[in-house]
Amino acid sequence: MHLTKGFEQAACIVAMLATQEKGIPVSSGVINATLGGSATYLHKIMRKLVVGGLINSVSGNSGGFTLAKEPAEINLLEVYHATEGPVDTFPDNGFFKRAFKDFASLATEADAAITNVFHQADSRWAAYIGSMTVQDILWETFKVQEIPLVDWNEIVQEQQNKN
Amino acid sequence: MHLTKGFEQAACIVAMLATQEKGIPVSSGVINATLGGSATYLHKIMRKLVVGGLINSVSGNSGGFTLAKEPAEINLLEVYHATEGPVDTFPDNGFFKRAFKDFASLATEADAAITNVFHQADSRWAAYIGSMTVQDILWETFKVQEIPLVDWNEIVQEQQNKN
DNA sequence: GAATTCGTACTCGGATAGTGCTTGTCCGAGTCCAGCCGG
DNA sequence: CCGGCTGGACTCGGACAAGCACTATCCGAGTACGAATTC
Repeated sequence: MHLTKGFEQAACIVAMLATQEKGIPVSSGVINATLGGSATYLHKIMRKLVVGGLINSVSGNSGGFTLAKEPAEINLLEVYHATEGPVDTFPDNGFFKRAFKDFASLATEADAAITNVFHQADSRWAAYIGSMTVQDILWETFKVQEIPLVDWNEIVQEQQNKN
Repeated sequence: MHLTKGFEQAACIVAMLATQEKGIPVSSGVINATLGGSATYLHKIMRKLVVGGLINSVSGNSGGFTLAKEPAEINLLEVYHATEGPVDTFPDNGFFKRAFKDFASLATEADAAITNVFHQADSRWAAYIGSMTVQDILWETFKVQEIPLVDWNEIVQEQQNKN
């Protein structure tokens, strides 16, 4: 039971955009240079985040992506939903229904029992993830209330000038 | 983030063995006839459960598998561990470390922050799963304290005689 | 000053690896049972 | 008649390899926007 690599990238992207100076979009090229990996796969992730309402895209020259909401208003569950869909760990293939179908006709009850357990467990998982905002993560990282802002475009540019 | 099909089968197998009359092993052939699916894949699952100490195997004629512990002493987390390994949803591919490596050298802190969040969420998920025993599931199913026992071997035999 | 061209950046679709789950096949090892054999 | 041996039948155990689904990656064409160019 692993989250996808794409989710980790998505979370990282949101964290980057949260430390980006207000009003300046970060291009996907800059994000790709920072994170590494596939540029085109990154585009798919960005698209999901846009559709999910977490980030905005700006077309045209010196365009890119900006955070759609305040870091305090974005939690990790939203990132999860945007990239991976609903939280549903138990794949009901109907094994219980099939096994207990001739057992006092309790197939439905058995299936409901196990399904409910995992539904409850998922709720607890999702609730915790949902209580953690991007701001919380950054506070934990920087140890200060004031999150420092930078322009990632410049950082990448400086990097590339060195080489 | 889905559990594997194999896990659902494993849980179902344990439930079957928990309703099996004491002392009589259930053969893998009978289990396969009840659950359907691949017989060979079933063997692998059974093996994992044996290695995990959840069930015992009996060789020889009229052999099979029996529950190694009381239903009240087997929880779903054990089934999970036996079939899927440790609970670890967040795949740390080091994107955070890479992204924040030139950001006030807080790469480790950022990585630890996000990793910790998911570790906490996983703990809550695992704790709930771990608090649910096979007995609880069966109580929920049968609505009675006394779990009815049957001999699955006979049930399958009767089924096959019909056809 | 208005239309055209051009470059940058996002958008979309499909094609191609890579990984892990699922399934199938084969042979070996352990156990039980029935029947044979010798006493 | 009785005990032990022996072969067959049944079961689990483990090593391979093939199929499949999903993730991840790559490639190319299309669209929108702003800026420079041109008339």
